[in-house]
Amino acid sequence: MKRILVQDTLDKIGKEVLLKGWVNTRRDHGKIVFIDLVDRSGLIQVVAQSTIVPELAAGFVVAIEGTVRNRPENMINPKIETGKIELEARKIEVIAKSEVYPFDMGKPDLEVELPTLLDYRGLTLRHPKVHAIFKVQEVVIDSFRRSLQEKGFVEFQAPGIIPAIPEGGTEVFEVQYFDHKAYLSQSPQLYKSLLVSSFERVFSVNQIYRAEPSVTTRHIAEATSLDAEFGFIEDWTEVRDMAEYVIKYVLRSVGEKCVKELELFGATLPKVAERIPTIKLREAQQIIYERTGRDHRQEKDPDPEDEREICRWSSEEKDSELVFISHYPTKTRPFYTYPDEADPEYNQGFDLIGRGVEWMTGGRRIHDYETLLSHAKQWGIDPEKISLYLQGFKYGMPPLGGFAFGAERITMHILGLTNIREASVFPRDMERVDLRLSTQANGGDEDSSAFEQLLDFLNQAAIDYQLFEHKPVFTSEEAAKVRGTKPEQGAKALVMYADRNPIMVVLPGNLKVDVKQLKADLGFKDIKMATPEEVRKLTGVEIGAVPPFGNLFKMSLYVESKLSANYEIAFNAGRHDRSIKMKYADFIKLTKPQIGSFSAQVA
RNA sequence: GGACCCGUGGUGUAGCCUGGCCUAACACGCGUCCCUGUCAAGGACGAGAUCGCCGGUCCGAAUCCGGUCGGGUCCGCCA
Repeated sequence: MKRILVQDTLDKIGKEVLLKGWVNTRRDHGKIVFIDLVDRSGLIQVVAQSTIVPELAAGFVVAIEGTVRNRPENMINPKIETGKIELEARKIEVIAKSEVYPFDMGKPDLEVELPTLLDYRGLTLRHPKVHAIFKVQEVVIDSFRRSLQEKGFVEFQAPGIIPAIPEGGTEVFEVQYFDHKAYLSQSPQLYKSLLVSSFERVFSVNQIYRAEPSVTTRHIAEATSLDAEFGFIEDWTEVRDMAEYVIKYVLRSVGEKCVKELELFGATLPKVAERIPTIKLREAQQIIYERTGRDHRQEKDPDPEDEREICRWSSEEKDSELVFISHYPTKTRPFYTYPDEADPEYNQGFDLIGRGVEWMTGGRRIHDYETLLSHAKQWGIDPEKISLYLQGFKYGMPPLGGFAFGAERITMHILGLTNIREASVFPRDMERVDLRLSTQANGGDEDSSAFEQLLDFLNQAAIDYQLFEHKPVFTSEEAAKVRGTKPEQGAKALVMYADRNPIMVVLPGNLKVDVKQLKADLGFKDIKMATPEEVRKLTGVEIGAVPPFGNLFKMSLYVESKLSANYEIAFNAGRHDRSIKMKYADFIKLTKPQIGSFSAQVA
């Protein structure tokens, strides 16, 4: 039988079907068992006699064959889409088991804190509410595309690596690019403008990177930028109107396609007036002054409280939760922004503010080559560094402008999320790239810390050991000399990659590893020595000073059987100038290594 | 970079201010048993935390103080 989706069971009443999906919850009534089965299309209740139900719990992947039945009148559940029917199971097969979930997934709300939400991203994404966030995001991005395609815009793929920082201010990530420095793109701005000279109207959906050393609820280091740019405009209001068309299109699409998702969050789309109001920055500041007495009339930029206040004003006076602010001081915006003819102190750039924060930024750009060149110089930018960009202008550029939305921000503010990280499937910020960086092994002055870690570990285990201070040593022989031990007593710790996983191999100081034997003995296909850099990264310790405690660095530990010939062993304690001597038996007891035979005489 | 707040079983929280009835509470989850109509199932019983870590004050610390590590919020920054 062919698998069908939960949503397609609705018109299969009385028919035999095969469903596959995850067990969401299981309600056991003794002889009868209810299982809520979910797949990508929805949730359905399965009823089964307990005799045919295998061991099952939330998270299990199952295939269930049975008959779709109408539920008795009094057992209809209006809360779920398939509430009028259920699947009477005939056969339940477990496709994959699941560990017990670390938190409750069966509840309408996922009650976890942000770090837990992100640490278990693979799991939390299964929750309907979390799911809904990314459904909305998909519609945001898709409708952005459609809105522009309808206006004759061409999509292009913006590069992620850029040669130079074209503008000061924003912090960018530097990357090692072969023998040169390059940067991760913080905006496709220059590329999209350049493309106007060949395609007239372009847009892109791409990742942008910002190395701002800040942790806020509305910034992430990697974001999805929705960019558009087009030529042959008469003035900047045409750019604004296009942006207005796009955002209205996007909001309308979300309203139509995400009814359920919005409902889950109790979210409503922002009110938008027939025409989104537009005010100049100075006007906005005047309004704020009159409403609150806060005098920011000379500020170059609205602060977060100003943005919230102007949204309140717009909401109350103009019946619009979205508002454009235009005409920022020319000097505070990038070199390519078009100064206003009437008052060149201010420019034809604008932001779209919604629900108290910036949703979009855009403006008209300078298209005249000579003007652009002189602006670049005034802004302290070397024209050489933006020669590719200038090229488009040198050979004929129509008047142009454009704008950019942040997909995560829009998602966040439509749904009323409090932290933008919730609106990014895999958010990157200063402290996190999938996992908290602080929990990862890292470089730095780890010499002492690996040393201290080791001592802590030994002290906690409450075993006897001797600590030696000595001049720095770098070879097993030297070490044996300064410690007054025999070379074979030295426990030499080598870091290797076995089938790409770091492992630690320990053997007597006078012997070397026989890689062939090691492979054969431990059943690895591929073994190679870690480079000194890799060792430092993995252990925080220089080669030669690595203590034979693989467990401290979360590596599997393999010990050469010949080491057991020593009553006591000695090794460097994470520093070249510190050694530890301890009983072999204690070492084995503490580290519980795998023991094997893989040494060879030093030639 | 600045200010403030938080760290208690697997998860989410109470307790802290006003130290001792804390042998640490509650909800969910988990385990065993009961249950043929539940749908956030229900019932009975049970396991699970030396209260982030280190130090100090005190007869006595989850509770007060200092340090440290981790987390969060607001502000700055965000061309």
